Amino acid sequence: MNFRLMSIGQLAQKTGCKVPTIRYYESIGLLSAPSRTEGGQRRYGDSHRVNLTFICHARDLGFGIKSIHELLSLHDHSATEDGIKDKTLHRADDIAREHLLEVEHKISKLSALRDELRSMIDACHSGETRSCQVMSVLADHQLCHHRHGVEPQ
Amino acid sequence: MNFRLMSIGQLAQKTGCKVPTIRYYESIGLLSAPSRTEGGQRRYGDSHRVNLTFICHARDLGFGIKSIHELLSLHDHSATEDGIKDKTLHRADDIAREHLLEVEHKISKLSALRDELRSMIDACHSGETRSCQVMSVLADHQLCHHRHGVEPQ
DNA sequence: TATAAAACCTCTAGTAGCTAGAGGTTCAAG
DNA sequence: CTTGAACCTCTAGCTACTAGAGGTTTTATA
Repeated sequence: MNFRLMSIGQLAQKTGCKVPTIRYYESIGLLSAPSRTEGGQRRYGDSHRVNLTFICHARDLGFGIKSIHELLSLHDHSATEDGIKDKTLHRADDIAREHLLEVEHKISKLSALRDELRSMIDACHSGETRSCQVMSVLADHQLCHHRHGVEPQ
Repeated sequence: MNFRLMSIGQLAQKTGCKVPTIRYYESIGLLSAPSRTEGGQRRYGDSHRVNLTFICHARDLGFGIKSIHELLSLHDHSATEDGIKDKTLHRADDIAREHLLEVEHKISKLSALRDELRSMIDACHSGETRSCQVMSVLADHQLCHHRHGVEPQ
């Protein structure tokens, strides 16, 4: 079933990954180099499509290139050696957990930020004083409702 | 009160901004160039401290450099020309609103992601099948519970 | 006043994860 | 056989810094 080889453009279409991005992934060793035509153009088989789909999906879920590297090598090992399948799955699980923690952390930081922005903006339109708080809040950390790092003095 | 000039290290301490970052902000024109000693070292006055505090605070709230550039020029205008204070505040308000939208967008994307990661991880430990879903979900978008861009075909 | 250490200086390159453009070649359809 | 789309490599650019090399200035102490 590997008869039909794909050009890079066709692979891009099938995976939803952009052409320069595919070349980039090859350049950093994330996607293996495909065969070439006599003229030097890339021709991909089905295994490339599967791997690239994996990569794009993981990227879309926010995994970093390093993590994907590791996930891919787990993938390859688990495909070839049955004995270590359990370890593989545990490691994959760990990577996903780490990533989940990062995501949760980002969410909580952004939520605090959102609240702060909202209260800054709300102050522009509430009641008698028509003065906008945005500038003064930014100029003076003391006016903040949340703690977020900047503590001058 | 501008008697005591600060070294870059002292300014860093007072603002919570790192020394190389201060030099970086100067290099991109975000913070104005300070006076120098005969030996060529930077010496900052109080206005620099105020401006840098503003910058650091805005960065910490996630504003981009471009937005801060604009906010700073609004700041300067509003300090010099009273007539345009209203416009200034409106524009500051707009920038904050735009930023709020971005933040809200990021939060909703990350939340979907978090749910997906959680369900992937949960599948590793629930019930009879001890097989971890992490790898197979990544390999096959169809197994996803959420829509997030990658739609192969 | 001499010395030594801490802080400062400039410059270049690196980080993540691509994207854009220049300038040239190959492929596939008609 | 021609044409135009798709391909090729290479370099540079994006955000917002950070790290390091190699050298100079300042400041505190003896």
